[in-house]
Amino acid sequence: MTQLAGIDFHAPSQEVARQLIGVVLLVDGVGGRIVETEAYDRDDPASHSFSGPSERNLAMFGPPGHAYVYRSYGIHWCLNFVCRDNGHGAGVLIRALEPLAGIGVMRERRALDDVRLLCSGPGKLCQALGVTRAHNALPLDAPPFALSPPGDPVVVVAGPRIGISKAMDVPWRFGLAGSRFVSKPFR
DNA sequence: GCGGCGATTTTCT
DNA sequence: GAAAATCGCCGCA
Repeated sequence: MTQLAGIDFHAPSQEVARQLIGVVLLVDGVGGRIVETEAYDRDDPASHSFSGPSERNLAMFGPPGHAYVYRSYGIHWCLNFVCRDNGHGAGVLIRALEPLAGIGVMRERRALDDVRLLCSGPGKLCQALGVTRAHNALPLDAPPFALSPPGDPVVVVAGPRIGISKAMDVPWRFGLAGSRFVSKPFR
């Protein structure tokens, strides 16, 4: 698989991260429009793949267009899309989306009413969509995943990544311009 | 509206 | 044994 929702997952992670903004992501019919992503690459000290393959990050070195799910701070799950050529070890972290489908289900899972806060962060997003370790290494072109291209033209903004302690100078965080559903505003 | 801190578990040194 | 691609609660302004 190379093309999905108009995106070439063999491209560098920064490019894929930019292209993913505006794409609609559904997991078992629940999801919405991706409004925030971050790129991680093999030659990137902040990336899980920086030190080579391991038990946790193995999916990052698998085929592009698949999911990489890991446990964050022992509490949350975080969802990545694997990209670049097979074996390169690059991925895109899905950080936030604008809820469109299955909002009632998301509210139940998050025990929260405010639509704006349902998916405004990588951990929140996985809780709302029901993403867990069970989704690790699954292909994105088959159920429970579903991707569809943006309906409208998209304006993308970029900035430094969030929550890391290395390579904080590279602007590899991407967002939908003006979106109120991002985890933190862009400036 | 902001900044500080604890929770919890996997991973790597 | 420390650190981690986070979150939500608390105190204070």
